[in-house]
Amino acid sequence: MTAARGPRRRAGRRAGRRPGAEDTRGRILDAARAAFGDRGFEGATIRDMAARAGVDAALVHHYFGTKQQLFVAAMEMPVDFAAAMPAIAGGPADRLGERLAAFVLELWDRPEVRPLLLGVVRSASTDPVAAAMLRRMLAEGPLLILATALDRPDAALRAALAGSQLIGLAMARLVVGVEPLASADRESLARAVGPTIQRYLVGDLGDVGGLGDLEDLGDPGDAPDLRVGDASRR
Amino acid sequence: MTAARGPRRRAGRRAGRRPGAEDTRGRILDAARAAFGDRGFEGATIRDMAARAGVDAALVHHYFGTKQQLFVAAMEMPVDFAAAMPAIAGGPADRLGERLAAFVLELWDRPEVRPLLLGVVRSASTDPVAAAMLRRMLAEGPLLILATALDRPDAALRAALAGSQLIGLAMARLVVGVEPLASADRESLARAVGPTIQRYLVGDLGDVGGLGDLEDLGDPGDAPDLRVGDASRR
DNA sequence: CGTAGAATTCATCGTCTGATGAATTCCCGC
DNA sequence: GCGGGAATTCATCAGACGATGAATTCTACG
Repeated sequence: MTAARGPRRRAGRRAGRRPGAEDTRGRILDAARAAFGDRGFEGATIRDMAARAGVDAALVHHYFGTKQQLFVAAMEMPVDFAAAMPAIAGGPADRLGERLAAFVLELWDRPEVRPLLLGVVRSASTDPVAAAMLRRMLAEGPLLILATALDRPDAALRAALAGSQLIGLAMARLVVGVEPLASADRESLARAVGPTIQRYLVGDLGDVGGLGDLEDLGDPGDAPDLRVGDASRR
Repeated sequence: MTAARGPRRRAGRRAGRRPGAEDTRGRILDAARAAFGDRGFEGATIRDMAARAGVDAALVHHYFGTKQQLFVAAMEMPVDFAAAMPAIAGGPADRLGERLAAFVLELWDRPEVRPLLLGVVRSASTDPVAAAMLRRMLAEGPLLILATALDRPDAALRAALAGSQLIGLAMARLVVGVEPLASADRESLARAVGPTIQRYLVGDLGDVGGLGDLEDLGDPGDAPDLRVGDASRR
């Protein structure tokens, strides 16, 4: 009962490759998303993710290298915005903001999206890589595409303003849990927030002096051939 | 060169009380604010704050106890909102939102306020105590007072909505650094965001079905004697 | 002068963290 | 049936981190 077994061995599952094929890599990714979503980049620990996935911590590194690389891998957005664009851009033009808000709110409630959103937002406060992700989501993502397609001046500013309202909503509703926003239903919220997005995207922003100098982001001809409401391409 | 000096001694400044009176406590608080503002609650380290204040790490604990207590002590807001309220509430009623936005934006630029804001916002993503602070700032702070004083239904919802836009602005402009918001001047931003706040506070929120059930927060008679635009009391 | 108490530092402790390298076991192609 | 490569775990390392308790020095009060 003492020792002296040929190979070294201790407790729990013994070393070596496990039988069967149980998509361990995917389970680790899911665990990582959950952990990053719960505690942010710094707060989440690799040991905890490994435990959630029922796996040794070293395996996490084996698959994904460093923690930062794992974060990038885990936070890759599985959302095809281009596919949703027509449904948003179509319909009465004066309620575009409301449709966008409703779309985003529904997106956030999807179980495969929420951890990603929470992970990125929670981490963006302290981790530069996550901050860059969030910045890109706002400054180059679907909001800018939409704002650009609407063909009004100051597209970048409009996208950023709309984005700021959406980040704020995510923070208040999902991260910090401000009532009554946290327990409000999506439809009511979309009606309340919609006009804000609407105005940011197509409305009057006041005398935009000193703001409008958008230094031609990207060359013209970059995305301008996007026809909003047309799903037939791509 | 070995040892055997009477009292133990090593390097740097020797132990014992320092002469003179140089408000060490205050320097530690400032260092803590800077550190929390830069890296959030989890990211900031007591050793770093001590170094910034030119002081041993144990002294920080001596003065403030645990890290969490230090955080609470450091993030205490030195802003008298009640004093600023009349200037915001006074003036043309249809630009109340813009004045509030301008006030807040100016507040955030004050060197004694910015680290506090950044500290709370950065930490709220992961630390429950900080989250509670932020929640209270939004759900019980000046926004609610103002919304309540305006005497429209759904005051709590209105305050929370306005708060969400302001958090989002802080995140985008100060934390994540989304352009062109980050380098925009305050006046233009206030003009762009003002109407949003305005509508949230006094405008039409759409058919607020299922949202308006604000369960009488606080008893009536709590703050209702606040006369907006009247600075003469208190 | 002398002493109590406050301010300050020193020296650790225990714990957790990300990361690495070697060992072990399974699967698949030959 | 055997051998190489992939999957998995074990055992550690080195570096932080928060916290604590004792030692030292200064100030203030008697």
